[in-house]
Amino acid sequence: MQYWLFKTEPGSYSWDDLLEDGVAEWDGVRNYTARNYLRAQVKVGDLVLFYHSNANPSGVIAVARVVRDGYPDNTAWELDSDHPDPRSTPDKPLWYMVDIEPVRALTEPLSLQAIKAIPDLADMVLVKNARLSVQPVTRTEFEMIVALGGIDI
DNA sequence: GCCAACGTTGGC
DNA sequence: GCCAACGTTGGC
Repeated sequence: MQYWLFKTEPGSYSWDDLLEDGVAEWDGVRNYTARNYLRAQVKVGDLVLFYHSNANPSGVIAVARVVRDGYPDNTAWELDSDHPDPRSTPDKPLWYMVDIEPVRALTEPLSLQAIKAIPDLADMVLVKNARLSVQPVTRTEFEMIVALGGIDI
């Protein structure tokens, strides 16, 4: 069992959207580091901190669960999609995605500001590399954030 | 909207 | 392979 943090701008795909959809294809990731995680390391059953970026405030707002291992992101070769990349083809896919489902919202969303104020969370990738949109989280970090968020998983 | 930090591209 | 120029992300 591994733990991750996925970022999304609520204006493009929010936690409410995931609740409505039930399952989401986490498509559109166009960064090689994030792609490598999605392709090989993010696995069914892993738990995901659901993070809203470019929000008021930005922060972790919920927990989701991976329900499908990495597979090619078909939106890359659909040229009318939101994230086309003609370098990626069905024969040689360049980008990957996983599927996730909602688990539970935090009763107390944990803002980035709050996270940065907690010394034990200072080593989070979120704090050290603000831009990575799929990132590993340690079990300790995950459990701390979930507890601060007021829920039991 | 600004801008710092990070990623990517492409000339050499 | 280096690195300058450009593009993107995301906090504020």
